[in-house]
Amino acid sequence: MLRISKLTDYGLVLLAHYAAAEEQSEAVKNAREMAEATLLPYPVVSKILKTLAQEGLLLSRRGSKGGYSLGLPPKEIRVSDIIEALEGPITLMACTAGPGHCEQEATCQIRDPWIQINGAIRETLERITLAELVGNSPTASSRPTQIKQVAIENPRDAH
Amino acid sequence: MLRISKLTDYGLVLLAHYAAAEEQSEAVKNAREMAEATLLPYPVVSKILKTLAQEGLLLSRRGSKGGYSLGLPPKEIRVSDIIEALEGPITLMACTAGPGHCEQEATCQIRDPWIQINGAIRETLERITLAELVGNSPTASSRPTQIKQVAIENPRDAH
DNA sequence: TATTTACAGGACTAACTTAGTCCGATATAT
DNA sequence: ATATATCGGACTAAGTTAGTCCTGTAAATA
Repeated sequence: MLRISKLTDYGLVLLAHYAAAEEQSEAVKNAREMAEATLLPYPVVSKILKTLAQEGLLLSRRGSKGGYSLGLPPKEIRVSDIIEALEGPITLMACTAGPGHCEQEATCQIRDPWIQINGAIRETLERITLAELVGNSPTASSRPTQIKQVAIENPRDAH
Repeated sequence: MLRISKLTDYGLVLLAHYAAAEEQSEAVKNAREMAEATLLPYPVVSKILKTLAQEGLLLSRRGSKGGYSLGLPPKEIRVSDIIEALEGPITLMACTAGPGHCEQEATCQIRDPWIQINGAIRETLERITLAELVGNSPTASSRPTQIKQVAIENPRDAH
């Protein structure tokens, strides 16, 4: 089904809430508040926010009145960053993550084009930011965001 | 990690072999031959080929001297068709597969853009065919295949 | 300084999905 | 007839993911 994990999905939703909160100068929200806002279980929210903070997408503040806030402006957080933070490198098959992942590496006929497909998908996810996701990018449309189609071209013709 | 399943990966490799075999007018190959050629276990190969035949990507022929051959010319088999045949609709999250998959559907802030991202990825996979995968498309380069980058645009500016 | 609040960092369990096997039935060529 | 292959499905084992829980540490407040 070519899917991202539920945790990653939740992470996207949580970050979208932080982006919205930031606009209203209520930048710091703790895990409990976020759990209430999203109707997700607190332990799950807490776990995800911890990871996002580790990866620098959120800033954390301990102690009373603590919580999390966005680590970067929404325009500088790409969807690819979020996915990578929560589930590692974006790669459709193990072999494209690097050498040594596949016994067929030596004889595989389709590895090169596969790496290209992979790259095209990664680029698609790099090109949309959290700001666009919540519909507040000055460069992108209000909504729905329109993503241009992808072309496969001969390198000789490219750019 | 945003990955496709191993079975789908195998399916791609198997179809690539069929595409190569077709060029040499050895169109029909049975599951045992394919297992040997790919070094994959026979039962696994058999299972995958059955599914691909069900979905019309392969033609099957029973009995002695039977086997499988491509159901369509390699140029008409898209990578997206292969993935969909083996693991269902291409969709990063359940909610984009249709209504009723997510309890947050009513309140979700990011569903629309997400559907667009999804579409962009699907299009990327629709645009590359089996012929290009094995490096024999007349329209695509020899190798490596180059896939143009994706742009997110305002619908007003589009097309 | 004591207390409360909230994140940090793990270990852990249960549920689910995927990979892989196996078997009896059916169709085809010789 | 017999041998060869696919068909269709059930089944098992392995791996992954989702979700919980607990102990420690940092910060604010009174």
